[in-house]
Amino acid sequence: MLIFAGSEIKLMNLSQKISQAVKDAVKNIYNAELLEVELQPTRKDFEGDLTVVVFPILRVAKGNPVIIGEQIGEFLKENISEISDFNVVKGFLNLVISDDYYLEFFNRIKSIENYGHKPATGNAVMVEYSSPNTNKPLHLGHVRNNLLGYSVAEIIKASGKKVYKTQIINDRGIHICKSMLAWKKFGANETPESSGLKGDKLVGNYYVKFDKAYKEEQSYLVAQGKTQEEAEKQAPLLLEAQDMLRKWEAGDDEVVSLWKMMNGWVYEGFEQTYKNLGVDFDSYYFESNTYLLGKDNIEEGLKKGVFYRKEDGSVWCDLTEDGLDEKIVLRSDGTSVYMTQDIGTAIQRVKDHPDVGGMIYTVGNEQDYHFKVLFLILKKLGYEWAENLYHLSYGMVDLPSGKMKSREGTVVDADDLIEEMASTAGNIAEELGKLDGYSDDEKQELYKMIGLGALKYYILKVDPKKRILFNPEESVDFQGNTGPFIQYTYARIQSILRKAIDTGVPVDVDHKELHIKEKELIKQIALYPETIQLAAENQSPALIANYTYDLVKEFNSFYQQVSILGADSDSEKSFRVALSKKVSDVIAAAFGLLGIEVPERM
RNA sequence: GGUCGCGUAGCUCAGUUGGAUAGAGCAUCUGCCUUCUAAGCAGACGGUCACAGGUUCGAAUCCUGUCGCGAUCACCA
Repeated sequence: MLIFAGSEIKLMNLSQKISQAVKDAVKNIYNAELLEVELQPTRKDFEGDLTVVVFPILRVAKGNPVIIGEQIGEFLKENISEISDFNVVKGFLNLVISDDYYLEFFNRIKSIENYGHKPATGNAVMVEYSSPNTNKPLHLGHVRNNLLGYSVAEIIKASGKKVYKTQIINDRGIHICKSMLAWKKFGANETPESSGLKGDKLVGNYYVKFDKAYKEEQSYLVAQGKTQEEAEKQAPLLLEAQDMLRKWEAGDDEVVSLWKMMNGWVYEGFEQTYKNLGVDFDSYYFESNTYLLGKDNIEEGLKKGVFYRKEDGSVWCDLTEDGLDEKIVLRSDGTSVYMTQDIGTAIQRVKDHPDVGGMIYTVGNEQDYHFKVLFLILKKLGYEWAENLYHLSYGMVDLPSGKMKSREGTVVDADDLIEEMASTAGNIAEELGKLDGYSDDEKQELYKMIGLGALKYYILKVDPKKRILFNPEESVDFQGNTGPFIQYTYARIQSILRKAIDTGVPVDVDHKELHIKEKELIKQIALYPETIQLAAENQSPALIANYTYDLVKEFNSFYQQVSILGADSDSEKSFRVALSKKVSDVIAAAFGLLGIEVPERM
């Protein structure tokens, strides 16, 4: 059974209480009506916890901001018991909140297990991510996609919504025919078993082989006097691949069974990578099943007048009134395009999951326009849930050499990357040598946890919409604002908690006064629930990452300044252990939202 | 060319609805392990928030323009 916190409500209550009191003060002292109160956390360099900005008040109460601040401060101190003191700097009224308030808050939330996480209410949200092609292995770009999608799904879940994770696998089309053809021609029946290669890697190799042979054919044709463009279109290998695609669409037994076999290899490989990455899905949609969907919806839209048919038979949607162009939704030969399929798939998904009230598509920002159009069309078709469609648009991951190109072999392979991170983590750990008593297996598992933590944090701490420059040479840091730093702090706290249990710590001893660092920690803990809501609204794991980093920095500073187990009194010791425990709980929960595990030791 | 996004310290990034002296990490330098894990802490150095105007008591944040980088503008996906 889950118990949930009312912390943000309580804090909000205080904020609201103060806001109301400021309005009352303005009314009492200046006989003026103040509509909005500007309340913000006090900056670190000043004394206080909450700050009322006086400037906006000058609009209704003319006068010197410092004097007005003083007067309002007096009023607040007298009328609100939680305010123990105040000071005015320029136009800023800094309020000091009493230790009692924070202690009471902490006592209330300290044993709440899912503190900050809310139970699901209302409609469900479907989050689509990953969505790979089946002709090549996953690379760093997919890694960002997977980490983002998974994390955003977890964050939304924690914010109080049911979530379905899904993907659409692009398992049909010319790209996979290219790999199939190359395997048929040059493969000599090579299989994952015979070669020892991961299935997706094996298929990817043939995609590269196809491209190589195709380029050779082009050069030959150009030497024969063709233009490059002609050569690209007329190369026998391409014609053969296109022929294969036609056969696939016609249901040709041989082609279909080859397709099934090779895709099967790829899925096994993908599953392994997903498992390594620690991501999962509730459902899978396959393009081979959905690519014909959508045509009926087009017919429907034609009747409604959302679409119109041109003389050649092609069907379009006129979006010029919305500032966009005309968009084709059905070819003149009646076949569907990408857009048709996406319309159909969206509708199908809601049919399959009737409680879904909105969807999030985790797709790179190169498809911004596509999704703008898709969402608009679905709205025009009149679906209620179309109001709640979001494109989680993220920036590309570039290398110092520029874009990653799988055909040119300039990609950073996902599996290799994970392995490298783990081995780097291992090297560092060996050097530090703190793992006495761990078996080799335990060590390997830990290295992987740390390596992945470094990688995931590195990618997720950046605002999704920004592009990432990834330098494989410099690798990813393990110090400072990093995943391992946060994991390390968690492990440190666990060590303290183990010792606390061994030595015995008094529980529930009344504690009265707060060290400044303790207060700062409680304030940071109090921010967790609203941070989740903010991250969910903005679909940004970066907000969770930054929050956790701030919490951890605060804790390490506390750890350095005061002794926890060596505290002077029982009440201090008990309180500090409980506080440390809560910090580590929040670290673990927050990292859980990022898909990062935390270690007992490191 | 049209549209969209981005531009903050040498590098990688934060910066809530406009609010105080723009913050972290890395790198460089200085201190701190006989006391709970030094993957740590404390500090120094480092900025014309791309540029120019405008709105405002107040702008990195909002508006306009310029420059730079990227994406996109297919009967491809």
